[in-house]
Amino acid sequence: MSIKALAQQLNISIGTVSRALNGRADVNPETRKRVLAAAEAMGYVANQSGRSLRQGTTNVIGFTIETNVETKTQGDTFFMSVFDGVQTVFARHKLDLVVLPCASEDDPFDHVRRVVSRQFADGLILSATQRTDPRIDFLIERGIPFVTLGRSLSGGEHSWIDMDFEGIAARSVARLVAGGHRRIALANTERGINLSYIFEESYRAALASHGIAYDPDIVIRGEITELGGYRVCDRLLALPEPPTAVVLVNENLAIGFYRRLLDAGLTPGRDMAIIGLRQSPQARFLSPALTCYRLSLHDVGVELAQSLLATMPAYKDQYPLGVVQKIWPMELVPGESDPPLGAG
Amino acid sequence: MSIKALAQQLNISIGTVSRALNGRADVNPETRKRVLAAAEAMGYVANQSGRSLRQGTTNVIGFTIETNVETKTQGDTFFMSVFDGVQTVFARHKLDLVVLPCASEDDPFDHVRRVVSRQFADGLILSATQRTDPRIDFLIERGIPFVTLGRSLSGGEHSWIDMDFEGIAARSVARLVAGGHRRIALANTERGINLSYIFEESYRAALASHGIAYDPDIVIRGEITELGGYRVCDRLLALPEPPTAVVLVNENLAIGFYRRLLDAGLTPGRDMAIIGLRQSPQARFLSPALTCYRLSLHDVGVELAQSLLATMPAYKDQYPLGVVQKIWPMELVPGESDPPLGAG
DNA sequence: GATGTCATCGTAAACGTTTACGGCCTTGTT
DNA sequence: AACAAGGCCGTAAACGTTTACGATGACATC
Repeated sequence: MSIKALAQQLNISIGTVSRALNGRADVNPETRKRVLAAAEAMGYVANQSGRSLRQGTTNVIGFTIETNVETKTQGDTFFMSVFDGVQTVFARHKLDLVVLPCASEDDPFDHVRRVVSRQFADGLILSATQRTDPRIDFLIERGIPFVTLGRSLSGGEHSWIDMDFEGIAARSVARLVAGGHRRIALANTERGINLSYIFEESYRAALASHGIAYDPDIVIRGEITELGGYRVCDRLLALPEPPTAVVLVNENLAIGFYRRLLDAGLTPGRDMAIIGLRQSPQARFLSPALTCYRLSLHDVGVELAQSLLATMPAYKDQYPLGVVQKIWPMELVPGESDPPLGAG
Repeated sequence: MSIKALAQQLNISIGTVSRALNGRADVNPETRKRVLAAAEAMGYVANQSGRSLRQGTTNVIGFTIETNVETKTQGDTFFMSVFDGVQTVFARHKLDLVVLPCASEDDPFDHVRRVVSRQFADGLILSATQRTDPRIDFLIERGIPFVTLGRSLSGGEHSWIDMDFEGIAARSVARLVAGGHRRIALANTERGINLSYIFEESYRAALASHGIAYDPDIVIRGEITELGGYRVCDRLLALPEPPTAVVLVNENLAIGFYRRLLDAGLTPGRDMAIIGLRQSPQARFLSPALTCYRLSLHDVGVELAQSLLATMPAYKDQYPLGVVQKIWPMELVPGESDPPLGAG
């Protein structure tokens, strides 16, 4: 079903058919109606390769994720919510979102380089942002429009959206200190991912602001999975002087963490105060209820999409946002997992 | 960086350059080496649009998912694991996997139709298969190679891979009956998705084979989320004669189900025997340990990819599998959530 | 030396679009 | 009546590939 067949059917030149379909001004309204009707009837849709080749544009936005389940930064439900928000924006512009999973055996940098050189997409959304991320420098050098989900030291002035990790660290520590806790552990993610540094620095700053000394023994980095949470708790309990409270960089950790406490005959909250990160379906039914923070991932997706469009020449007049660097605010959801020391 | 620029650089015709890059036989080994070196040096990669236009092939495989987090979630790492398996196969053939999320506002059929008409991919993997699924008929009619994750009544002879839901239903019921249970509930997913029918029919057949009457009051369909599990338990407990055991169509249900029991002062396992579906990281730390079934999602992904290649003309000689219709075997992982009636 | 074979390479068409350009016809203006 | 303006449309080039076809030259065979 090429445009040629459609044109022959209508006895019109393919040039006119193309103009009619693309809403150009110099075509008789009558003719346009005929063309649109015939296209609809014959189920004609412009071939994307032909169009891309001619205009150098694909009408596709790529969203990279990493599928390494062991070291994953976020899971299916996190990203699906974000995708959903992203699509509500792109749908209005006839842009298609495609997710580009980077396999666990694959290198994220090579992955992006392949995506770019094959000219898959007009713009890119990057996740799992590293502290120094060669993908960012590469995209800037190539002039590819992009936004990252998560900050980075690389690249200087590019758009990103991130969660308010420093706010969370500060508020969590303050809340625990207010509850009488002085020995507050940190369950962090592995180095590499930038949030690991941000979260830990904010935690240290918060401790310092309350006059509490930093103790590296109770800062533990590992996989942010349920099993990872179990292991973190394991290590903390094995210390000569275990902490009385812990701040988690990810709520999935809480699931294993709770279990490890219970296995030791301890009660989450009473015997160890816990503050998680994001309110999520998985952590929702923990008991005692996990104190954590809420945000709308759908809205994050919307903002990601808009920020990306703001960097694309064809859309920046519709989205005059400039460079967006936004720390997403998160709302405290108090639970019963972090009572004052000695309570209960 | 077009092939023309590369050819000029080398003082060779673009035809020869193309043949050299594509490993054709009729090119001097010496020349080929020069071309490959120059391509590497200049960072040349063939433009995908040009190539697709010429050969009518995209070297892309699409994997459709639905992003409605409210009504259905597989485990939090379900799709990531599958993607990872799929990629290990496609990487060997220089095929790129792209995930095509269908937004919650969008219709899955329209979504597939758009994907096809824009000629995004050479082949498709479908998930969330409906009992009668118009997408399947459409793809067959258009002659697009595809595989589905999940069976369907539509389409007749196409390739699919599915989990062994009838085996699980049968074994779960048998196991519970052996434990003395006679009033066994079913927590099922909503109608539409084919597995809802398969699981329920198998459950009914299993009951019948043990001489147990079917009671529609204890078959509950709803969202397969943590919250959905809570609600299912809520309804079961409100019955005049609650069941003594329940079989879950999805392990996420178990998380809310446990919580509802505990909120009622009941003990999962002792007061209500529970058998979940798949062993997953989220359900791993439930206590008592959830009896469930294990499979390798990575391997499912591998098989999906191979089955798809087997239907694609360009690869079917390398994967002479014919039409694959495979019910994936799952291994019982006994827990403590389904003790014999009256035990404990 | 004529002929055939083979390796290697260049030429040009084709894929399906979009769009700059020019041409025709109608309409309006003087 | 002559001319200008503008609406509408056809023509053809261009995007970056791949590939069928033919050309060239080297070499061997008789």
